[in-house]
Amino acid sequence: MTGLRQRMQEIARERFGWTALKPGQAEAIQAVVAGRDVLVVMPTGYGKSAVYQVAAHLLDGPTLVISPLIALQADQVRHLERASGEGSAVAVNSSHTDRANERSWEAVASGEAEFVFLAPEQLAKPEVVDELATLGVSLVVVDEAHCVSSWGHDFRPDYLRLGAAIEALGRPRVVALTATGSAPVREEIIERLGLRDPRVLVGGFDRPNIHLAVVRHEDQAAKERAIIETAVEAARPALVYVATRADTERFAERFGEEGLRAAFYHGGMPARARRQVHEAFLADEIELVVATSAFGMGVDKPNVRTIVHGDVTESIDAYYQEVGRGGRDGEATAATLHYRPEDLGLRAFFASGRPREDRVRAVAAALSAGDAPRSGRDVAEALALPTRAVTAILNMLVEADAATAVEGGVLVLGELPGDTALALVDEVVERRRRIDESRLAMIRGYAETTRCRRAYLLEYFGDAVTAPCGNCDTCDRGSAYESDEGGAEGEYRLDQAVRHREWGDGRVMSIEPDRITVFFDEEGYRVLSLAAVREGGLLTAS
DNA sequence: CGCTCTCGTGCTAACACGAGAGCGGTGCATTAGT
Repeated sequence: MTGLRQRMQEIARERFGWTALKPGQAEAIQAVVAGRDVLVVMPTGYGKSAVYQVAAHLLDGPTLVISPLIALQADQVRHLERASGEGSAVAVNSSHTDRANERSWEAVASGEAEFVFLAPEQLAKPEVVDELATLGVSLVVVDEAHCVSSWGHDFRPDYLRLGAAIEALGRPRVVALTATGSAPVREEIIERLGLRDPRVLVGGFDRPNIHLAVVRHEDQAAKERAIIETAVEAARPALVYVATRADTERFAERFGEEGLRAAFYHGGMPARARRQVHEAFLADEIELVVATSAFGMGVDKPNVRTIVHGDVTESIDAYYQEVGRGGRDGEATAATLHYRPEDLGLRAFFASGRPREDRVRAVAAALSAGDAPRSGRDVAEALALPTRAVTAILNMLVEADAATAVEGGVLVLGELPGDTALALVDEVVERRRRIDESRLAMIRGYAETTRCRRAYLLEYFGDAVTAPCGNCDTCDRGSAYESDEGGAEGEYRLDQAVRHREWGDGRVMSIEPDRITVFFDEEGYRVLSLAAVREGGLLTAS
């Protein structure tokens, strides 16, 4: 073991110039080299990438890295080429010509390239999976693994097929990396990727240098004035998150009138303009960016002093990730959420998504016709429907246990009449809707709590918190100290498996003096009054 | 779900008001056409 530790440190030092590996990193690398699957949940900037970069050099065979954004892949390739030499990493995607992509595959085959970066959509192509299978991939890395949970369901359905693709590669060891993730998100990552008894390393959720605050508003105009005031007075560089593209442009213009060097950023802009804003922000040429959630992954800037939210996010997971882009240098930073209960409506709208009835029937009919596995692409082509829509339906049928994902596509188990398929899909949609709604209820709870905000957040992520933090608005006002004593510890504990008479199996997520929060597999987050629980005997340990 | 915009109504006309429609995020890959 000491031999391995030494080799790890040597590689870290010689190739990447790191003087020492941190505790979590070393453990994760050891587990990977020993052949285990690993899930690493650590903040950006902690050095998650070191885990696979060092491990890759200790294993024979190329390393496949699944990465969600082409722009991010380009950054990672550049970074690796600086450490391990030009040509040591390649990315295959639609931003390159066919010829360039062919050359990249040749570089992997010849051993010149150790790392190949792909988006999940690439793995939906059988020829890509075949190519990888012949190359003898020794390690699969899923970067930004929370995307499996947040994007997989209908936005980028190929995320949910990664487990089957990994299986088709002969099941090499897998490392999943993410900077965020409540316990249910972690469980979903493990399940969807098919990780086998993974080593789970979690570290460093608390960001004590970030001051947390929520300002509640009754009307839209007052909220807008407050957003502008907060950002104008705040320390910069600053990030202002809003929900819509139009708002990014509107606010950026207002900040310009206030004399700030401000820019807007959203997914509808041309790639070149996005890159320019991103680079100018990193170089401190722009002091304030107003953005939708598109501005995020790949933004690694140490000195962001202020994060303002003009609208609530869809979940606490998303909120904390955006807040976490501030204060990476450890210096004092402020995060303020401007909250109106009405804003939850927009998020609820974004969450909904039900496939069209005729498409579900068409897909079911196509599947019943044959017994060979069918891929989303095949079925989509045969029915002249969008591949994304078909893949989303297939994923739902798998989730409903009416089908199973295998190499080459999806296999239907037994007969699948249109009515049955429709009912199953409806059930899945309803379950997802309940869970999305409950996630929204948790961010509402954060906005409306009188307890310590940090305690609320950290408990959501599964950390037991003993005292108010002293660096949030409820602590400043004192309300955090009033309600934070006593509690139901002893009766229930965090992460305990419980069973509810009506809602089935769940896990205890937080414990307060008069209530507990449980995440139920079928219902999502539910807050239960302890008095009612005791009186009705609603919960039993399971 | 909630905001904003448009249009019709009322009926002396001008403007005020209500109903209804439309819109809202995240990115991969692929393809048609300059």
